[in-house]
Parts: sequence; C-alpha cells; structure tokens
Amino acid sequence: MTPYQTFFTNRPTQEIAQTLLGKVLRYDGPNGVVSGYIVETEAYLGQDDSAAHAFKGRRTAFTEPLYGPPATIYIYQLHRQYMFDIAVQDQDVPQGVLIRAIEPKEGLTIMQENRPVAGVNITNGPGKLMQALGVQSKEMNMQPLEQAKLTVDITDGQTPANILSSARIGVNADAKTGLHPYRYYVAHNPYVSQTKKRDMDFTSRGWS
DNA sequence: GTTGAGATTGCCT
DNA sequence: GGCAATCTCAACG
Repeated sequence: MTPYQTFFTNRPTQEIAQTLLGKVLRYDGPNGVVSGYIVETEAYLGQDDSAAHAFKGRRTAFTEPLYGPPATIYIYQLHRQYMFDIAVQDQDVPQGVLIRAIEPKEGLTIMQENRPVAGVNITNGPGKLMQALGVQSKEMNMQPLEQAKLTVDITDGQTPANILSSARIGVNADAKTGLHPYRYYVAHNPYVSQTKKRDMDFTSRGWS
C-alpha cells in the first residue's frame, strides 16, 4: 500500500469524495497536459447501494475495476459518453467515486479544440469533461491511478469555501438508497453541473 | 438570456 | 429492453 493508495481507503467513501474536491485532475495527453480542479463528485457505496454498479456484489468484466486495489481507474461508457470513476477502498470492496465536473486549470486551448463549445459547458458534466480532456477510449480502464497518464494530484489544488451535498444525479429516485445525499460539490462554482446562472460566483468560483 | 422537457443514442449498470 | 448523459428547442421572465 503506497501513501497515495492510503488516501483512497481507510475512511468512508463519502469522506474521500469530499476531500477530492479542489484536487487537480491531470491528463498527460498527446497534445500536451490538460488539467482541472475537481468541483463535483459522487460516492457509490458498492453492494448495499442500489445505485452502484456493484449492487448486490455484481461482478462482471464491466464492473471488475471496482474490485481492484484503491485508486484503480474505472472508465465506462454511457450513451455515447465516457465516465471517469475512481475505485476506492481495499481490494474486493467495490466502492467508487465518480468525478462529475472540473474547472479548467491547464491546457484550456487543448480542451477547446477537443470540445468546441462556449463557457462553462466545456467541463460541467461527467461526459463533457472526458471530451474536453481528450479521453475517448477505455484504454486506461483498470490502470493504477497513481501511475497512469490520467491521474489526480492529491498534493495540489484549492480549498472549497463551502461543500454542499445533494441526491445523486440521474439515480432512480424509486431505489431505496437513491435519495441519499452522496453528491458533493463546491458551492457556487460555475462548472458544477446543473448550476443555475444566478447561483454562480464567477469571482471566487467557490474557493476560499 | 434562462430554464425545463423531450429526443437522441450505443452499450450493458 | 432500459438507461447513471447530452443536446436542442420552445416557453418563460
């Protein structure tokens, strides 16, 4: 267990999801480095969480990365979008944190080439941020986050002034655990998905 | 200029 | 067959 892996285990997944806010997601891509501050995450609690892929211990080739060591990359495709998940907790404990939105830090020009849209739309959703980074394959699925070209720098970043939580987005509200507030985000950051314009603070962007 | 609802779409939860 | 996202468009203020 490396110190890096320790960050992704030994405490509740909800806490890991919250402490990831403000950390830097970085991709060493073919056109250069692109990175951004994580502003929105969701915790998925594995076999007892009806919204999780590993609900009731479901284990297939698809969900296999969730069962890997802490900080295993879990990339999956939904509709036509790629999602970026980090498997947390020890080997065979299938919990994860979904990165839902980032605020661009480095390589904004590259992001705009990858995803030519205006404003916060460039990275304010889980599929959108993967487009902006330029990750459009499952090539890095199952790789250790610590050594991959797509990684999270847990020693770099900003501190959120306020962290808010809500029910997870897109989760079936009928499901028993669907309404738990396991979505965490930096309050007033414009890049958080589904934020109303009037709630955005373009000056502080929610950082302290 | 903003917001919410409906259509779209490829792959497997 | 269903869907955990995104895009488009029409109604609203």
